[in-house]
Amino acid sequence: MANLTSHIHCQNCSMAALCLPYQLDQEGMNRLDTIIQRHKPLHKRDVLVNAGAPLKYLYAVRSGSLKSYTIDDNGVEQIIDFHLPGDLVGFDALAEGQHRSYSQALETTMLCEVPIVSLDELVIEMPSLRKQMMRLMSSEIFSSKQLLGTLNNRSAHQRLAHFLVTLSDRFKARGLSSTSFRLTMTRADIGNYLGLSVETISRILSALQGEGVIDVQNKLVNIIEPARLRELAH
Amino acid sequence: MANLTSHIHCQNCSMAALCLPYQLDQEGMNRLDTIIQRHKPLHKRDVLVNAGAPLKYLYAVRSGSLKSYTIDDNGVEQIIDFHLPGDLVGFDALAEGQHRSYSQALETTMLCEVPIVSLDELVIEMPSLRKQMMRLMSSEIFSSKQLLGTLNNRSAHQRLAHFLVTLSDRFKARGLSSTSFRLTMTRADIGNYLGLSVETISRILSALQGEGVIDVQNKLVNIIEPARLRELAH
DNA sequence: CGATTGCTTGAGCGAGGTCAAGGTCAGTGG
DNA sequence: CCACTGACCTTGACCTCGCTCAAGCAATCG
Repeated sequence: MANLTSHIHCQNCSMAALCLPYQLDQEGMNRLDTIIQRHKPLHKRDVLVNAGAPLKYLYAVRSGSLKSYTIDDNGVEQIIDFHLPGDLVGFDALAEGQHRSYSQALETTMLCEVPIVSLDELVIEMPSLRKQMMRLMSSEIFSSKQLLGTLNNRSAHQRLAHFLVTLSDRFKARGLSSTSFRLTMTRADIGNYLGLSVETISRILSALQGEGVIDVQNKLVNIIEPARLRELAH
Repeated sequence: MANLTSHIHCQNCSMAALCLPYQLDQEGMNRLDTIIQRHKPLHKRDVLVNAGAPLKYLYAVRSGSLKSYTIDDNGVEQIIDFHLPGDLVGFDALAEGQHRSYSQALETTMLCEVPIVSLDELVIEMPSLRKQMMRLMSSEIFSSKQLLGTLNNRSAHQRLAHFLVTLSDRFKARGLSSTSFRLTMTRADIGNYLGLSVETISRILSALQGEGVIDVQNKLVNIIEPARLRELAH
């Protein structure tokens, strides 16, 4: 039994509302808790899952962050997602029963590990858990399609502004500051994700700082004019 | 009871393997059949679902095709998907219980209509149906994230080549010709989807024809050198 | 404390967007 | 059946945004 310390229980987890336990009653949470295991902490650059590996667990991010990426035919990394606390990692693996992307920690990261077989059983008996699974997957479908459209037809400035706004919103949903946060990914990661070069990312961050919209100190971002930034994202 | 004519049964549907009935036994298919209704045929430009409308049905495309799109803050249409026979429309609505995008027929289109409430009930009792739902959603998550990455870092030529290859593969999976098909969407639709201008789409199609890779006559596409086209997509 | 990785800034260039004009096709009504 | 109309497509000319190449600086890590 891995759940010996209190801080690993869903009840006490500040991410519960974004994660699997959403709208579960006390008993439901307890049942979920019994199958959830703690994963050993990842260090920066540790790889959580490899593409092609059989799907054994779904992972929930407790703290820290990860990037998911594929390696294309030319051996080039292609980042498809950044995961923050409360996010689940592994949905893309459900179809084939094996992971289709790599997931790597961007910093020290704590995870909950949910065995797929146990989850499958629980899902049968708990309609609200099933509903939340569907909800999370459906959201992911919409947001990635939305993003696709959004990025496709937008300038570099708009893309980066959009990226920052989205991050800001996600931090807010997690009870963290929406105006002041750390970029745990590198400029190259952002560029890769947004389809822009490192140089462009750097230049635009400088430009946004010059305009007084944000303040950037290395990894630290301060959004000075959130409304203005949101406008720039359109 | 809408299932009076034989051709609307899942058993006889050539798209069954791509659709909800996949890996269902005889009894499972029968049960699914009892809840599935036939939707009246859509004509070109008919709108099937509006963004914001409550989710009542999941739709399966029997024949024809649709595009799904959102309208952004500037009132601009942003195409996020094209649906071919066997595809399901409405997954993005499961999260919120209401549709998040518009879906419009690109040509005369026949649909099966699956009431969500009945589907929910069936899913509880039929593990393989649940599995297939998850599989379809998971695939959609992966493919849209994959596409995001793919398009982002690729040239206009590569994007369009990729688009044609993907269409070709999808037609093949549906038992149709992978080398000769009709583009039911306009050049503007393709451009919107790929983040390119109409002019660029037109120019590149002409260029590909000039190189002898494909032959284009209006909406009709003939892929002359599939391998070469696939190379160009990388 | 050096070495490596990550970030910034500048200069030049090319892919793809915009604007413009003309051509083609499908649907409609006479 | 044909003429008309509006939507759709193609091609050309020009210009701009963002990429590439290059060089130097800053931060992090062993």
